[in-house]
Amino acid sequence: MLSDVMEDYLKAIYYLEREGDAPVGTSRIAEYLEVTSPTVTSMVESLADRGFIEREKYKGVELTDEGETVAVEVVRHHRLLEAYLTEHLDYDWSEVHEEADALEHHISEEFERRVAEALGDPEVDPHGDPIPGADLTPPDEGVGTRLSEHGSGDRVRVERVSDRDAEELAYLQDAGIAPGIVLEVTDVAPFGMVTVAVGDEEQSLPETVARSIRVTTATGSEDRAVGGA
Amino acid sequence: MLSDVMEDYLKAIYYLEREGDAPVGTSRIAEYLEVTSPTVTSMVESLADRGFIEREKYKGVELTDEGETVAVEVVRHHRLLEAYLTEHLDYDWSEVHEEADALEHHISEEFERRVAEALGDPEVDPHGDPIPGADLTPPDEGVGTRLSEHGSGDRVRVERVSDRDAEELAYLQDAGIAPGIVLEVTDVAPFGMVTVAVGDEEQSLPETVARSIRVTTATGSEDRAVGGA
DNA sequence: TATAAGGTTTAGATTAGTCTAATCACGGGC
DNA sequence: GCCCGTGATTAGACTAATCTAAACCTTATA
Ligand SMILES: [Mn+2]
Ligand SMILES: [Mn+2]
Ligand SMILES: [Mn+2]
Ligand SMILES: [Mn+2]
Repeated sequence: MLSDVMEDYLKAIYYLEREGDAPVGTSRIAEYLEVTSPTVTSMVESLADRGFIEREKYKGVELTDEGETVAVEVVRHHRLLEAYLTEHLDYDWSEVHEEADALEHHISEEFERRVAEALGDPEVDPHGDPIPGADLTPPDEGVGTRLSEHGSGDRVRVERVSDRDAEELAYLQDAGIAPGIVLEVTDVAPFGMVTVAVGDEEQSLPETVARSIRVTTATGSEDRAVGGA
Repeated sequence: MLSDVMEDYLKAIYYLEREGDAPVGTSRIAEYLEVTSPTVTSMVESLADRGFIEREKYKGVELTDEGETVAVEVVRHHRLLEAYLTEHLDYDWSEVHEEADALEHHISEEFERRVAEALGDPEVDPHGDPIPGADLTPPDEGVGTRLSEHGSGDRVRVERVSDRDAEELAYLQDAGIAPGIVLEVTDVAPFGMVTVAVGDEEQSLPETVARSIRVTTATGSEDRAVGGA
């Protein structure tokens, strides 16, 4: 009914609405999807015609409820697939994103249902991203704060990491940083470089990485380097 | 690299080469893929240009070695997926074909490898279709004979059923007919209607169905209604 | 408030895959 | 050996998704 390209545009707009200000402009979509601006202009025209987005020329776009539902459905597919691949096919969390991107548009509702059942209806995927429920209510994507906003002495629990960059994920894995892990910020250097203590080890993270890690304040009862999938 | 549409054409030609005489004509491909003849003509031109098929105008096409390898790869994906869906996601054998058709073009080599491993490198899929090995050597698709070629009194072992028609598969399942099952032909009526004994039951099968079931002569040691996945 | 810079849209072209309508080729029957 | 029917191809058109180059808004700033 809706092409996978269109689904990708809606998913992109869903992310961008939550990462920056609304409305979402042409060039942000273009950069995110690695296409040119005129391509985006013509695509958002169709999506607006079909009622999936609200569009104001020269301003940008916003998902309608219908468009948001489509996006949430694709996101549910994506994150269920990521969870399934790690849980049942022994994938590493740094490898699942690409595979899920390729499959998310091609699985049936039946497949979605069975995968969810095999996983016991999980609430988050391996990166800590919330998995929308079968009713497609948009999940809360804004849990906690960015690690980059914290200062020395803060003890925080990792809630979410970004799933887009396999290299970054491999590095975090190596550093022992994953959802559930508790760590302490020991230093914040110029340009936002954050040093954290993870168990006995210290790790330095560039600002771009620290910004993509979402954390909550750790309660006293949690130990450092405990938890995580 | 190669579009999924092109992969579907190569897979179709692979099947048709094995179902009828070579070379494979335009209209047979058109009927199989449910497109029009001119569409096929233009597509086979591209495939010939790219070296995947040998084409003689007004005669038909044949896969080159390269084209055959692509087809076998897609067939491997398809049948591994069918096996995985039945074994690990509790699908019924009548439901897996469509799902596999949608996914076969979109899984990575890594995914293929892991699914094969999870299954223990099976030799056949739930319908008895041979699963090509990772080396992509074309498997023997011509095992046994068609049930429709047998006469009263023949005791045969079911090797393969067609996976294309979900309704037919549901019927066969109900009738207790599946790969591994041994049955006896009790009657062949006009127009090819075949009656068989399966365990204690008798089942009548129209010629079209009997032709799509491949069987081997049962050895004495096998019991009726034993075996099958 | 005029203008320049950035971002957006328009214009026009391209490729893949599909269709319908019309024409063409080949082999069987007379 | 000619004709005709069946099947194949050609011709021309369409949609979806993309691009480059050029023109166009909007807004911030001088
Ligand atoms: Mn995608
Ligand atoms: Mn994720
Ligand atoms: Mn297919
Ligand atoms: Mn099969």
